[in-house]
Amino acid sequence: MERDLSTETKIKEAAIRIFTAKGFNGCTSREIAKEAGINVALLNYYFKSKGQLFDIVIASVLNDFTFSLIDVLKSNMSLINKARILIEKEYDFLSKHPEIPSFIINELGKKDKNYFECLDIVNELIETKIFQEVIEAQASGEMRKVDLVSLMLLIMSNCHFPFMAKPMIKTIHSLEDDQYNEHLMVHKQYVTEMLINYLFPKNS
Amino acid sequence: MERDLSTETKIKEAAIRIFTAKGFNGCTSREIAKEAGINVALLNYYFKSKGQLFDIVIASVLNDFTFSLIDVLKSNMSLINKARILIEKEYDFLSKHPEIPSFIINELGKKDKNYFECLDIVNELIETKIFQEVIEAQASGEMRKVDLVSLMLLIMSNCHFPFMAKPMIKTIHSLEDDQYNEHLMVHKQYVTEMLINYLFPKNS
DNA sequence: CATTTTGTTAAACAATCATTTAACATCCTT
DNA sequence: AAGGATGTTAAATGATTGTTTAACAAAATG
Repeated sequence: MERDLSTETKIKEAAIRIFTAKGFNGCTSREIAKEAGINVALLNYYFKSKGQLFDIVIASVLNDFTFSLIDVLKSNMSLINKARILIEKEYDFLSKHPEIPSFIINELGKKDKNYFECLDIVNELIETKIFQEVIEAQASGEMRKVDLVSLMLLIMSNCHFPFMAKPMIKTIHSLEDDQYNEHLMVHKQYVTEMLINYLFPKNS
Repeated sequence: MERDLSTETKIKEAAIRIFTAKGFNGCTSREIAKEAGINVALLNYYFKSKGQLFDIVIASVLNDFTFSLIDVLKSNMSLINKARILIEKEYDFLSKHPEIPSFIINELGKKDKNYFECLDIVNELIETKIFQEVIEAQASGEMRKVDLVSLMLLIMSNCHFPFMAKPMIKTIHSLEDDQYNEHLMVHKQYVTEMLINYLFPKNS
């Protein structure tokens, strides 16, 4: 079932796997080369350095990570349903890529480079007009008046943190992987209800 | 105002600063030695290796990080007030040590060692009888029936994530440090109200 | 005061790191 | 098929890593 990937793609995909799992400082060029099944020198042949390869990986991950959201936000559902589906999709996505939240939070915390700057995503987000929609819903009283930073924090906190905390919670509660994943699915329901009730108090 | 600390303490405090800021792989022994104002060899004289020093640091941080909670939990407030004060104290503590959540989540995710095992905290937590209190409150209908894992996740998600996401949110929204800290104080109020309303529906 | 113990240092050590070099192979073009 | 571009490799390079050694200073001990 192995696709016949070009070397460049093989390296990039290996780099995504290794970097997201171990972080920039947690792995070596040789490790990525080995994962990709190639020589170390090839890594610097296609990408000039470990750092440049990392920049490409983090841009790619940031894109994937926000891409599924755009679809939801530019649909013509009501705001409350957008919120519901957004949380649903976010848990779906993170179930498949559970290491991404930690990766983003960590690596963005260390480097001072603005990885969002040259990303299409920001523009796409603006084009969905979600921000205007929120402001209007808040003006009409349908939605609670919380600023954009807090709105973002509320949703991300309750979606991302449970995946980031997996190793810790598993240790504390002596849980297996499957058990924790079941907890996650239950938790998603709690989070959805809590956030919807809080953000749209009329509908509770 | 510089205290006359013993060399061992100086090294440990330097190690806490460096390790929590950059992680185990993100720094070098020499860097910690320099921060402590001593020679590299002294580091291995007092602590056998970088790894052992790290183990001591992480145990120390885990203790500090849960210690302030114990006080709240063993007080004789009502459960709802315990929740309120817990969130308040957590934001206070994290305002002073904003790098701790990321540090714990990260390093516990990499190592498979169980750092909680040999900690007094777990026993102290049990002694507060908070778990029985929760079960009773859930039985009486005062508190919503969510399992302990989700209860922990709900509180930690909304307290810790906002501090972990600081670099990211600052970048996205082009905020200065002070501005973000103001957001955090507002966010604390949102989080408190949301969690209390959700966990204690009768009181909303 | 002599000597052992403890604290501290500069220097050396071996391993490993990211990156480069130079040689070789494969392919495409004509 | 010849020759140049592209892909790939093993090996070298020099810097940096964690850790150790050996020498020295200070303090404690008798």
